[in-house]
Amino acid sequence: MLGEATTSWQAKRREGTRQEILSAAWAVARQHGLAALTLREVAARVGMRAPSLYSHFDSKHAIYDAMFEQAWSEYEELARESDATVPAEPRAALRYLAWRFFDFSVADLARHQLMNVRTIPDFTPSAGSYAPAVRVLDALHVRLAAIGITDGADIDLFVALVGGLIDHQWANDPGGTRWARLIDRAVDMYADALHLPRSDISSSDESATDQEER
Amino acid sequence: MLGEATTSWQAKRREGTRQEILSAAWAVARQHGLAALTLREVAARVGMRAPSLYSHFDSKHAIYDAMFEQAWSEYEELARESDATVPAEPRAALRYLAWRFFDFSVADLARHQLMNVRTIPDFTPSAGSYAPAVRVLDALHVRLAAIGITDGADIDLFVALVGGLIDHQWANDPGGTRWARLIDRAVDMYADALHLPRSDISSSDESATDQEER
DNA sequence: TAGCTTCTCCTAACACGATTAGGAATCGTC
DNA sequence: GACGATTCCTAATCGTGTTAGGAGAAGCTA
Repeated sequence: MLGEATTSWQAKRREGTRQEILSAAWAVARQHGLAALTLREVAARVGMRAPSLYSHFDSKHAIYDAMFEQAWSEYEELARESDATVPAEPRAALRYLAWRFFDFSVADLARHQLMNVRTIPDFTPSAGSYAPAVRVLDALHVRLAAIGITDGADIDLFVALVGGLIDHQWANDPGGTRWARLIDRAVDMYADALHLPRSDISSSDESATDQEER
Repeated sequence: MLGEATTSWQAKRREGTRQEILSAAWAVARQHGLAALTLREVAARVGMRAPSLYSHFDSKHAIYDAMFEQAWSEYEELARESDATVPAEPRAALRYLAWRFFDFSVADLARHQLMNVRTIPDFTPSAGSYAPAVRVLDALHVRLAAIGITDGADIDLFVALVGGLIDHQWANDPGGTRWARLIDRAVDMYADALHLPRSDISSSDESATDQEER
């Protein structure tokens, strides 16, 4: 009955196979599509049969749930890492934030669908899995506040703007750059609307830090 | 072997049950969600068993396909009807177009998902069903051209902007107005970026034609 | 009217999903 | 060395979309 009966290395091993399963699930999702993921295939990739997965996850949705959390944690990590690199100048910062999320979202369809599109019928992330997503959004609030953007409506508009570009990039030109090209313009448009100070010095400063040849 | 063996009233009756099936499908989709639609339930609503639907549709996807076409045709019709009401002044016209599509999309989740979100695994609309959507987009091009917006990138930006607002309205505040409130601002922001002439007369002209109390 | 074809519906059945029940092997711990 | 938990298995259930094959009605042709 006691939960602590398992030794620590047992727990570690258990966690290991859990990760193996998740990793297999990601592979399947990327290959066949997020919604086409089947327990049989995931199980096969880790050398199991489908029912055995239930020793590690309560249900298929629980797997999606864990993937959801992983995806947002992944972005949270990336954001944290690159946080020091965010330019100080407001407009450059906005561009940076927009590009960061855009690139991340556009790099992996399955991940993007899981994070931002309700692709899976009936699936709603649990509160726990939602936590990283909330933290990311909180961090964005802080970032934007540093620029002077604190109004909720302004933030919503920024989010919708970038999100719209991502969705349309995936929907209408997957793998291309048709909507990516619009990001800088979109951000400037937004910055103008918010009367952010213009950086008159030059248009090619640190904003081009980790954006290659677009 | 000849297809014309059926009389015209037979064809009419056949078309009738086809519509009945589609109408039942919409009802199920609206009630249980688009993806949760099952052939058994649709069939039950029209007094049939699931396999009998195959006399009228090749597959479940064919039903989705017909629904997709209906949805876009519906919007096309609405757009055509209200076309005469589109204000002449550029900014008012943009607001009008944005609101028109926003309201339509926000009125019906299942319809919106089918039209604009890839919710159904493996489902891709056929070329035929896509036609109304293409016509709608063409009509938008014409409309925008009348305002002086002809650059493809500009159009893409407008579409992404409005689409982003709709998606976020559904995702984060379904039934609310949190993102709806942003539309006018978003459109103005866009119009400013395109250097559209400002309507200095007053801010409450015909743009409020069929928008009630928002 | 008889015979035929065609159309539309049916019941059975299949394949393949997720999931549950129940058992065998493994492996620490007493 | 026996116990108990853990982790895997096979077998079976249930709900999907879909196919096979047949029954009955209704039209057209003689």
